[in-house]
Amino acid sequence: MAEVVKEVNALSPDEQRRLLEEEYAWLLERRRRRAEEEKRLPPLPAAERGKVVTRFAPNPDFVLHIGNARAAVLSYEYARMYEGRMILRFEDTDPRTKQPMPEAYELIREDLRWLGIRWDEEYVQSLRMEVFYDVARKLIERGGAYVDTEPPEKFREYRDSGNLARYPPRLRSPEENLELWDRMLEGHFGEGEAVLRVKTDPAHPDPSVRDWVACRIIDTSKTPHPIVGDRYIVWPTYNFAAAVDDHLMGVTHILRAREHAQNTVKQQFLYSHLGWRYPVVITFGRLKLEGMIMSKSALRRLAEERGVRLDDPRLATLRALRRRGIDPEAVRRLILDVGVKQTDASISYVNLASVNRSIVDGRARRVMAAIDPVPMLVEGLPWERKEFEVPYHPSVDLGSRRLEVPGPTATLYVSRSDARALRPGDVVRLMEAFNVEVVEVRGDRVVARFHSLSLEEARRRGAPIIQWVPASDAVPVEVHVPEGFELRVDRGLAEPAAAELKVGEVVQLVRYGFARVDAVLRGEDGRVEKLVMVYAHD
RNA sequence: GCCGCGGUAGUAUAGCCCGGCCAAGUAUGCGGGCCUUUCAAGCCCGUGACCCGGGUUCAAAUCCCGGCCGCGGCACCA
Repeated sequence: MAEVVKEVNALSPDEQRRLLEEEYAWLLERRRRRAEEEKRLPPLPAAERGKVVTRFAPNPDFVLHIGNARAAVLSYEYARMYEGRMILRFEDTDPRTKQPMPEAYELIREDLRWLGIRWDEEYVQSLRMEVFYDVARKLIERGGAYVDTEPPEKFREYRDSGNLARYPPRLRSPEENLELWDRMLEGHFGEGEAVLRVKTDPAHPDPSVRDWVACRIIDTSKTPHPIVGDRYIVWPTYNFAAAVDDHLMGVTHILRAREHAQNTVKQQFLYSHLGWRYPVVITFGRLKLEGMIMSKSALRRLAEERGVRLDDPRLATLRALRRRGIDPEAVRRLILDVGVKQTDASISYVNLASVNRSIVDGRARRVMAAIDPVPMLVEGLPWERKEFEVPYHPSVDLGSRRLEVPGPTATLYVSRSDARALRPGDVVRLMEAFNVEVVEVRGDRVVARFHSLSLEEARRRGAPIIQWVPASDAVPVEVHVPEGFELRVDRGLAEPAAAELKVGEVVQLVRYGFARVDAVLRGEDGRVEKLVMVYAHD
């Protein structure tokens, strides 16, 4: 075996490829087949082409993070796979404990568009209150719900002692309940004084399922809703609103995270009262980025109390990933790769980086920068002035730029980490340009002498190849590198062509890593004074 | 505590429903090599896993039972 490996390794890549194609085509074929299979999501149960309706139903209390994106991407991909429709529905029926964030509606739309998700219909639940009231009334008429005017402790007492079937409010007639319901709507009750409960199995093994609350009173004069203000005081709970809307909107398949699994059970009671058919539910686990804060409330606290921006690159929000130079396609691929298992998935950033690299590599221009720059004085250059034309990418045609080096002496900059490794007598190649021999290394300064021009010469001597920056027109650059919850800032000088970079572009700083241009700061004369970048990955 | 859902290499995932083709596939990571004006990409080789214990069976990652561990729910939150 080892010999065979040696033999194959001795061949050039072209020869290897040819051999593979000619003699072992079946191997390639098998590999191709597998690669195709892996991209696909498992089929959706009971799905008919053209009839699938999915929904993504976020609470607009914060922007989306990668965990939320899982539900969004899966809902969208399945709808697309079956040529169906996807609905975006804002679930903002709690103006008290989960106060919606007024900007979040639009920020979430932005996040979704960034992910490449297009929805066919959009609803805001706080604008559909009358719809919920109508269904509630119908439910009461059918004897499927009752108004409970007892204090919560009383209810719990009956529920937990197995006497729920004999709970007095539960025994009320639909007529009585309708009357109480109207009183609720009219404002006769204050917060906590009355709720509407759905009748379930009073002996259900899960106590939380027993006669769950469909509507409660929220005093919106104290906590107004950002969209409808204090117009309503009776508010549907999540379970009621979501269940009603899923039916009314014709949702056929619900893709929901595991924390909602119990809710399916609750909602089914409502459906059976109303004679509705419950959609197919697919439950999946949580998706988190290793070592990153994923809890919405914790993120929100950071934003509100510590003034952390919603797109701070240390966060796991979608806009933070975008700012780091992560392509939406990478997020999508990762989510599809993780699939719909019920187990939680904890993805490492390295993994996301790898997917992103494969997307971004072919279109990221290569730019040289000296991080923590150290001047290198080069003497004995056999020219007055010389230009090197350097392509922006080693194998893809992304254009090129010129680098100018004066003579017979010139000052350049190299990275400190490279300078530190230099010893007098070493020959080193300045990438894409020429070779120098180190004369002396003294503290913050390297003196070198022109050695030769050709790459072959550098190869022959096993000279290291390092990136460099001409001293004139070098562009100061600052790279923000998230490290856990810290943010390291690397400072350096980039080659003059970096002044042409546009905000949002992802480039590869040669031998350093991929980074996204976050800001281009200009002086009064329009010259670029500084480039701020955010580090993506190596 | 009660209810529910899970446990395949460091991570993620395929296989489990319909037991044998699985001495377990893939991606990423890690180690080595080739290639290459980048420590990027590409190519080759290697590394590494069926939670534990019983049972059923000619045969179990796959079925059954028990245990352990993890996660979720137990709100007038979503």
